[in-house]
Amino acid sequence: MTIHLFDTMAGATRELVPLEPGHIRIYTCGPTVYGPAHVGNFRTLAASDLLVRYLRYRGYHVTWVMNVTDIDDKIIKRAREEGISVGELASHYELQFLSDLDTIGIARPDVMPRATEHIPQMVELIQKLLAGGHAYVTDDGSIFFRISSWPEYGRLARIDPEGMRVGERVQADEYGKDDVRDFALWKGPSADEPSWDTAIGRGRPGWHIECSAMSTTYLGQPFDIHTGGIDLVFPHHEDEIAQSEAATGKTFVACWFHCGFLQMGGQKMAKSLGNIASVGEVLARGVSSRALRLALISAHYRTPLAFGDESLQAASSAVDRLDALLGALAAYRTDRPDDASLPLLLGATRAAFEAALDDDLNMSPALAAVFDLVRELNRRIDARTLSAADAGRAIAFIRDLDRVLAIAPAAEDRLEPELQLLLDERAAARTGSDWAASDRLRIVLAERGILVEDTRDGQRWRRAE
RNA sequence: GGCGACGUACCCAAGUGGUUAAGGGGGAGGUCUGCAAAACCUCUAUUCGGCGGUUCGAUCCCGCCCGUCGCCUCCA
Repeated sequence: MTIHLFDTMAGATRELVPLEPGHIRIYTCGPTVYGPAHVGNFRTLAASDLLVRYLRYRGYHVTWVMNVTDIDDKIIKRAREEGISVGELASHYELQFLSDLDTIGIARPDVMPRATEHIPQMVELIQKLLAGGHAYVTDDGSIFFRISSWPEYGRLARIDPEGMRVGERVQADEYGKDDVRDFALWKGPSADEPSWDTAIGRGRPGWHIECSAMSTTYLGQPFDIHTGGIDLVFPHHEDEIAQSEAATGKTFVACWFHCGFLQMGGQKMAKSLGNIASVGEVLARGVSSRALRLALISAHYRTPLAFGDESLQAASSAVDRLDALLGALAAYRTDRPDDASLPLLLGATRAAFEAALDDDLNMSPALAAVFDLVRELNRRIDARTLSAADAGRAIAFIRDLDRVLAIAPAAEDRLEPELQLLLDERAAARTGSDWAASDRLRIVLAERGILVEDTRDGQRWRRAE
């Protein structure tokens, strides 16, 4: 089987054929670091992470680049409001962003280029556009892309430039445009804004140009997959294509991967609607980070996904179920021969898991395969048909699939010595059928955040989250 | 107005032109168990927004209608 992905440009699901055999290059539109990102933002990043993880699981070498937009109108405005420098504000929220990525189990991209550190690359691209007649300079020193010079404009979003509805607002930096639909490549200098002295004059970059410049700097052109939220299709990605292809004459990206919205209250989660939740807020409500991750990846990435207390609760329960199984397998002790049918079960699970994810990362059936396995393994634990070695094989198998899912608990979790003493004390009490002491110690441990369960394999503990 | 997505049980959410319509959560009953928890078993959509059409047969294909959401403007 080969991996198939939906490509927005083609409007269809296609086989993923690496431009370079065995190597896949991916660029993801990252955060604008002017405030805390919300979990809707992270849904898209989690989908991109899932893509990267699955490709690696499948044996591909993946180079993943995600930009950090550390200069733009919103950052400047916010920094001014808070009375700090643009650099201070941006680095503060960049750190928070990285921390949130770790929390959700999103792998760190291989490269996270900052816009402000790639001004020369952007300038070079803009120079090519000017030379090719695709861009023009206005009186205030701004430079715009001339949409009329690029007949392909609108292909990704399936928009006819002639039919574009023109916005009501006219911003200061848009004065002087030849056509209202043209977009800024470079913004002329303003006294109270950061600016750079460059070969194309003093100023600062527009938004779209950074992604064109930084993606191809690190991944070349064309590269395999460009990911982002569905709302970036237009105009952001359309503009990236226009810039990159007009400047070089080469195809920009082979496959466009767009993630659907996270919805809260039946609507897109968005700052403007106010229906947002940050990672910190979700965790503060007592939801584990692994449950949050599962909630974000539990549906197919292109469909709208309902988010809220109910989805978080469901994800928490599902994670607990997985934890309970792993705990039971780890504690499992019995003296009997290997279960001859276990390899078949694991093989069938892997086949179903991979078939689902090969099909445009179809998570629902992939998770169904995992939870079918959970039930079947619990049955075999109850029936005592596994050998102790089988239990170890099952754990290793689940952890192998978890390279993609990243929802399983940390592998080696050792109890603190003083808590282990309490647990040992309780085991001794139970051997002597001292139920009162047993119950008391269970409560004491619970107060320390350790939930103890008694099984025929002895005591089993897990951390309350 | 233009373009697009979607409407499956109490909630979330897969899926297929005809076999038992996944899985998770929740609920009800049961088994096991010193208790608790976990786990397991049974039940919880004769039905897939509505109306027509194509077909031997449609939830799945086509048309219309209703409803929801999104993009066209910063936006994951």
